[in-house]
Amino acid sequence: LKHAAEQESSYISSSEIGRKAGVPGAQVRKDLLCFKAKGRPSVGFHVLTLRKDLERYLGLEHSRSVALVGAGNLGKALAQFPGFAQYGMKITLLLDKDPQKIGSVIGGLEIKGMDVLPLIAKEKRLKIGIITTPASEAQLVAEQMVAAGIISIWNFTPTRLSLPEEVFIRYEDLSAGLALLSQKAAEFERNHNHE
Amino acid sequence: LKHAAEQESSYISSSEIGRKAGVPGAQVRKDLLCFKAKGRPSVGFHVLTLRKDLERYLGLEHSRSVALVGAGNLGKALAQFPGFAQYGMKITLLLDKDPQKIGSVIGGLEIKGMDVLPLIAKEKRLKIGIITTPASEAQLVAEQMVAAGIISIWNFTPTRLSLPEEVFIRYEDLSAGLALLSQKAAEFERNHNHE
DNA sequence: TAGATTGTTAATCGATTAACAATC
DNA sequence: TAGATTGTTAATCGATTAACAATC
Repeated sequence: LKHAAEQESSYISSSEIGRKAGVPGAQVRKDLLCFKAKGRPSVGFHVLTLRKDLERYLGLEHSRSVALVGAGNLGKALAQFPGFAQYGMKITLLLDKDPQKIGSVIGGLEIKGMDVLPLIAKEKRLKIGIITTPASEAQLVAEQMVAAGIISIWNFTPTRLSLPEEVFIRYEDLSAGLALLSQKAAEFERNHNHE
Repeated sequence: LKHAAEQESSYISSSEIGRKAGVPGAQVRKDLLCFKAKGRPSVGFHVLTLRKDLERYLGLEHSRSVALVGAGNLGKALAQFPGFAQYGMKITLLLDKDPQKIGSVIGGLEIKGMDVLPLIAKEKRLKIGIITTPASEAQLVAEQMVAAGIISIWNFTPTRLSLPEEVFIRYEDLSAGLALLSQKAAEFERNHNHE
């Protein structure tokens, strides 16, 4: 969005944004209302101002440290996901329960044991945690995160977490994705054979 | 769900399932309606039957081959994701545009160029595709997949795809996850400093 | 018969979209 | 003034939840 907008003109309309993002203009305007972005009727939104406001709203002004628990394949891949840098995030704490993994280094970061979570999370004021453990560990890990001051959790496990409601949870259930993909493919084949 | 259910008893109620999955019983019953699962009032659902029906519905009876395009970090990690095996899926085609990557082997699978997609996809009757390319490539890759007979796409890119409506698309937008996580953390800090 | 749980309809909720007066 | 686009309200839609007669 920024990319495209910046070069062309200093103002952009909500429907223009919408077209590029694949949503109707009304939705864009509603979303921008979240942080009270002001547009000028018949002109649009000032691109640079909008971008600044959006960055402030998303908290992208200063870099943010993140704790990741569960240094399996998925955990390792995420640790290297370039999106983090884009959003000013950096995984600074990489934890695992498995004593075999503790001590080894991934992407310049040493895997530590769960016991250091409370200390380091508070010291670095970590607010964001990522869970890539087996499903059975997720609830416990989440509770430990919350106890350590984390208030925003990205859960890659199929486990539904029960946590205080002020904690934000984003579920990223890859298994659900697989199930759906498989179901749609199966459905397609059923329809195809019946004809 | 299966795990817990199988051992205990031969019947299970919708609210029992719901409790374990973290959703109300009514929702479970409604979901089970998708494949016309029959329960017995005052008894519940026959566990083994339910499981069989669910497996058939999800298309888990026989193994399914999958094509993955974009052999970056995320692609590599996904290729090793244990969930695939659980859902009877196997990535059998690993493609990338980058000539540098073509030929190298990941998890016993050779990275091939995009040109082989039509041939192999049709030969193996691939129905499921995964896109882990840069966002700018996604639309093109998706179109090539559809042309090659794929009808179910898992898109890890933030790009909204425009494809024939019979094609199923599941978006797994990790950037959106990051943005949300960051926004919630920023919001929390704003609230905290204002008090 | 009494108790439990289904299958399904109606009510609720939130999110998306349409529409349009206000205004640049 | 005429044309364009906002900000916001109302309509629509789909998904979730509540409720309850039917039934084992």
